[in-house]
Amino acid sequence: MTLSRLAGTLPGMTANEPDAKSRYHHGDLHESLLQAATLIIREAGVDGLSMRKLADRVGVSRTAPYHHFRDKQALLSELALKGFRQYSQQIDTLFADPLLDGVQQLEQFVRLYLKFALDNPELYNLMFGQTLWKSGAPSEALRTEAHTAFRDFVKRVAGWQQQAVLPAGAEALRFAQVAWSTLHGLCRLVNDGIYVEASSIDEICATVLSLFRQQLSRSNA
Amino acid sequence: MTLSRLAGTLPGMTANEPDAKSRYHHGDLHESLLQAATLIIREAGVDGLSMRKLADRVGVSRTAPYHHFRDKQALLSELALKGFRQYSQQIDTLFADPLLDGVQQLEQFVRLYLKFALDNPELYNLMFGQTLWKSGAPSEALRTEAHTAFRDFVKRVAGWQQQAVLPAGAEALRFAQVAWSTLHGLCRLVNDGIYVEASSIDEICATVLSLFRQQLSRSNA
DNA sequence: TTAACCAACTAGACGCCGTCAAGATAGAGG
DNA sequence: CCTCTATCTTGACGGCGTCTAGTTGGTTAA
Repeated sequence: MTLSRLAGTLPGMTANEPDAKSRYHHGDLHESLLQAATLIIREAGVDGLSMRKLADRVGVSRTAPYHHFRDKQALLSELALKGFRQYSQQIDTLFADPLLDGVQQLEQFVRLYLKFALDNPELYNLMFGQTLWKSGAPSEALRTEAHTAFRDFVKRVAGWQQQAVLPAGAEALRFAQVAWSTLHGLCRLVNDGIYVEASSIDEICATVLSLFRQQLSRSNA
Repeated sequence: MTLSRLAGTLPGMTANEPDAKSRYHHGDLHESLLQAATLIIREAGVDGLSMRKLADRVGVSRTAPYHHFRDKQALLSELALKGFRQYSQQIDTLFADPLLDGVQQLEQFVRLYLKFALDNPELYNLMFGQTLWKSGAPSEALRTEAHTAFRDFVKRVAGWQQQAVLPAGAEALRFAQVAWSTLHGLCRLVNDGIYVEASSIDEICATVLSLFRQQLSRSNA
C-alpha cells in the first residue's frame, strides 16, 4: 500500500529531514527538484532535462513537480535565478579584495566571467539564452536580478574609466554594452562548440584586455 | 493519370506550383521542404518547426521528408548551409565595391553583419547556435562553409591591419576571434531578447568601431 | 477527539513530437 | 511487357509537457 518514497533523495545538505520511510509528502520537494535539475543539466544539458525524468529521479510522480512550479519554464527560471545569485556572489568576492588595483580588477573580472561561463556552460546558457528570455517570459525576479548584475557592471566600467584603466572616450553604458557583448560572444562561441580550442583562451583573453584598454598599437614600427 | 512531375523539374528553381491534382510523386520535395522550412522558421522560429508540420505544409505524409533528409538535424544543417552561402554572398558583394576605402569597408562590414543577423534572427541562430554545433554533428559541408567564412574574415582583418585601419598590435587571428566575439555577442544579446532596445544599436555600432580602431581616448581632458 | 480542510501527491489522458518498419505506387530501364 | 527502385504512405513506439480528477494525510478548529 505504501509507496516508499525512495529514501535516497540526495545524500547531502537537503533541508528536509531524513525522514525514515514512506512519506507521502516529500520533505522539501521544491528544493529537491532544483537540486536534481541542476545535476541533470550538468550531466545532460538543458535539453536533456525533462519534467518526467526529473520527477522520476526525485522519486515522485510525473505531475508532482507542477505543485511547486507552474511549468517547466518556471523551474528553469528559478535555476537561472540561482545562477545569477551565484555569479553575483563570485563577482562581489572578487571586488571585495582590497589588494587589487583597478587594472588587476579588470583582468580578474574578465577571467572570472569566462571561467564562470566555461565551468557552468549549461547554466550560463540558461541564464543568458533564448530559452528563458525570448518570447518566453522570464520571471520578474530573474529579470530584476539580471538587470542588477548588468547595472553593477556599468558602474564598474565607470569606475575603471575614472581610474584611467579603461578609455573615457565612450559613455560607460555604451562601453559596458560592447564589452559585455565581447565576453558573452566569446563564451557562447566556446560553449556552443564553434570555437573548440579551449587552449587558446588565455591568449584570447589577453587580447580582449588589450583591446578594452586600447593598448594595441596602431603602427607596427 | 500520371502526372507530369518532369514538367516541374526541368524549369529549374521554380517552386512547386500548386499544380493540378493529386500527384503521388512530388516534383522536387527536397527543395520544397527547404523552402517551406525557411518560411516556418521565419514565422515561428526554429522551435516552431516540426517535421510533421513541415510535411503537412508541403502536403505530404509525415515520414516523406525522411526520404530526403536523414533526420531533422540534417534538414537544419542544410538550411544553415544555405544561410552561410547567403551571408558570404552579401559580404562578397560588399567587398567588391571599388569605391570603398578600408575604413568604409570595416564600417560597412560591421553594419552588414549586424543587419544580416538582426534581419534573419532565426537563421542566424541556426548558423551559429548550439542546435547544430554542440554535440549534434554539423554536416561536413556546413563545417567547411563556416570555417571558410571565418578564415576570410581573418584575411580581411590582416588587410585592415596593413592599411592601419585596425591596430597591428595583435595577431590577425586573435584580433579576428575577439572582434567576431563582439559582433556575435551583440547579435545574440539582441536576438535572444536580452537587449531589447534596438534603437541604440547604431550608437553601439559606432562604439564597437571606435573600440576596434582603438580610437577611444584614454584621458578625458 | 474528531471532523473538516487543504496542500501535497497520484493516475489517467490528450495532443504533440521524432522516427522506425512495412507496405503501396508509379516512373524508368531492360 | 515486366521488373526495379526511388518515392511516398499508413501504422506504431516511446517520449514529451501539462490538464483533469481523484487520493492522502498533516493541520486546525469545534
